[in-house]
Amino acid sequence: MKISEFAACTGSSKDTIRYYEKVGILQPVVVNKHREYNEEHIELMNAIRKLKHAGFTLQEIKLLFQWTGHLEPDTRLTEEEIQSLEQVRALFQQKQAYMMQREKEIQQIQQVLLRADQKMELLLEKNRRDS
Amino acid sequence: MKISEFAACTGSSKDTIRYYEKVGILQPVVVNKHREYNEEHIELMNAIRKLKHAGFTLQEIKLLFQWTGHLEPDTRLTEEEIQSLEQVRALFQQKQAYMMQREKEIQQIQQVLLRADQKMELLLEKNRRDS
DNA sequence: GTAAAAGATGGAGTTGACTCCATGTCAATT
DNA sequence: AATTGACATGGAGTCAACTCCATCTTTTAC
Repeated sequence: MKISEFAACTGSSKDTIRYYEKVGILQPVVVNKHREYNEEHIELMNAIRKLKHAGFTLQEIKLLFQWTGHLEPDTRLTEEEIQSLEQVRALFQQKQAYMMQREKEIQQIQQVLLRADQKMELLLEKNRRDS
Repeated sequence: MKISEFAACTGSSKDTIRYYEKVGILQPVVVNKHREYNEEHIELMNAIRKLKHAGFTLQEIKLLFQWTGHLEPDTRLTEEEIQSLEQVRALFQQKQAYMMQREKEIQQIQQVLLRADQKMELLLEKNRRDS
């Protein structure tokens, strides 16, 4: 499918899609100077959305895709790549801890919002009754 | 305490603190043209941090604080205020749904990260052994 | 084959959330 | 009283992640 359909079916804008390409996290197939997208790209977009929601930057998403995409388990790495990979691992372990923290926070906030909502509901009820 | 101490003990910068004041979510007591902060302000900063992590914008945080702060349960509301309050409630209900979605996503991503980590670990192991 | 719609490109503009800087004011220390 | 360090203010700058625009090329419908 072409970019307009892809935008419609992923709920993003054409500009965003081209921007993701520029950043390097979404490479379409190019046919006659026109971008083509398929099911896999839709999956990628879903993954990107989730990762963004979880607090990943586009650069971090790029890293993740680079190191987990098409990398065979018996790849021979240079010393530099090993260094880089170790850094990436550390980063993601940090992210894991961060997300666990976040899960807890979300639960706390849901409590707060619930109470706020009850308070507002009560207030509205009263004011509606009085009028 | 003054702004520097407050910054140190909340782990934020003086500029950020002044910025939050400008946005309207953190009002210090002003003594002799100098800002003063106390325990309550620390609590507020913690709440702000959590809300931000959960995806709230500063404007949304402001709304939440406005409607749940110092609002007595028997306040008499104008028609306008009722309108506004209803909108705020709707917003927060949306946010609730959003956060629940996010909780699920975080769990999915943790799976992905775990697998990615295992893959990277294996690769590193192999390359370390081979050298 | 031609006009209109869709797509591509490069670059400027926007938004939210800061961050930095210059200059001026207040406070604490000597 | 004077100096030094902390604080205040207004405005400019930054960064990520878009978003918009003008202009150009390709595709599609007639």
